[in-house]
Amino acid sequence: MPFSFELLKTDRSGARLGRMHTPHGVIDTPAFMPVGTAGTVKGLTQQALEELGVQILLGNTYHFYLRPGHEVIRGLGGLHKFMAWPRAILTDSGGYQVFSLADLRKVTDEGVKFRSHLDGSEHFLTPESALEIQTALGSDIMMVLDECIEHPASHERAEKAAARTLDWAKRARRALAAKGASNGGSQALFGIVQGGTYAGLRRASARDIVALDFDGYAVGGLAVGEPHALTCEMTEVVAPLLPADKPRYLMGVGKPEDIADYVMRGIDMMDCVLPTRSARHGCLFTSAGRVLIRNARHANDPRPVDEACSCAVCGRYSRAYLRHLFIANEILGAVLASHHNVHFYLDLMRRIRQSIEFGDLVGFSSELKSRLVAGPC
RNA sequence: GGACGGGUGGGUGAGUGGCUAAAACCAGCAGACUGUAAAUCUGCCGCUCCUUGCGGGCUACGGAGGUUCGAAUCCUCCCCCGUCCA
Repeated sequence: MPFSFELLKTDRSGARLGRMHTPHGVIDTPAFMPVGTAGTVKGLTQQALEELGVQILLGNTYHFYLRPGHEVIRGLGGLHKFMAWPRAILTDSGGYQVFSLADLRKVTDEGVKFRSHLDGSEHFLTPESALEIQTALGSDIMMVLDECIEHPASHERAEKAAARTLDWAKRARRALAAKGASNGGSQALFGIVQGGTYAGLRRASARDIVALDFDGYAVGGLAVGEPHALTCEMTEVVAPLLPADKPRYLMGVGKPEDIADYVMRGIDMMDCVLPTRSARHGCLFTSAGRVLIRNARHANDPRPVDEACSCAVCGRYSRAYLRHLFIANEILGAVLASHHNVHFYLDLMRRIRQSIEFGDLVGFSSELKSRLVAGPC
């Protein structure tokens, strides 16, 4: 079954309710994709992810290429089979590593030369090879290689990165066309809009990328340190220029209290390491704000992390026990916290979708924000 | 009884005349985290005062004296602990 997107409803705020179809299942949008960079959402088993209702995971081209190697994964029947994940997978292209591994890479018009963070060896990633790797992995959604830049960045730098991203998108498009039949069209390919925090560049980038006709469109290069208002502003500039009948993916966001803001600007998909990384660091998201579980105030607290939460962790364990696990540096602490946080995000998305359906996302969002910023609990 | 070795801030432990309120690590307290080089990183961690500053005062390296402009560091005595010998 080829990739497709159904737009079910757009509410007054601009929020969209939709459904994405992939060879590995349906994804209700707006959707949150937990990040499983190296073939695992850290701390959670695939079984747990399925039970939590995760419909799509994110994996990373660069990381799989380095380890275990995309040919190894191809040989084992593709990424889904390799990591025993029957549902959908989106693979990021390595564009984010251009940003996060800035000290270990050199960007040229041709591609990105990386020095492996694992063993120092040199590797060259191009739009073509990024696509080839993702083809080998067999992900449901592939991302074109892009140049994600830091914030703040000059207009000149942002312009150059956007131009390069456009050129790379064209090359990726061509490479996919050349593959044509061998791919069978079962893997979708998304283009990525860049342009830093410059509205003009963003608009131009959006038009150029849309002209290449991708299966979906991502807004990249945001949430790299700029204020939330600016992230919103850029999203607001770009989203209306993207075709309504294609999914829109805001890459790398966001904080729980910010997600509805993106949805109201027409975003259908998001991914973020925040729920899992914060969990491992002892920061738990709750309906009343963040809980830093290592804090001494929880030492004798028999209550669950979030009394309003329906997850398995809150149904069973106390704050005191969770704190103990973290203080004692026990792995289970990270596991339970990750479970809770991913549940929190998925539950949040369910509520957001429900609110769109009922037409009261604005009210839901403002109520949510006031609760989440209420302070520590 | 004798011979060595040793007693440092909550713990381990560096420091052998001034740059030492005393390294480092641990523990403790707080914070950060946004397409994951992150089970990571950052700050605080004797008491006290204020004009909160590379600020002032006080207390501190087993105890008591002493030498010195200045001592955790040198000397004397004492008290503990460890190992070995009687």
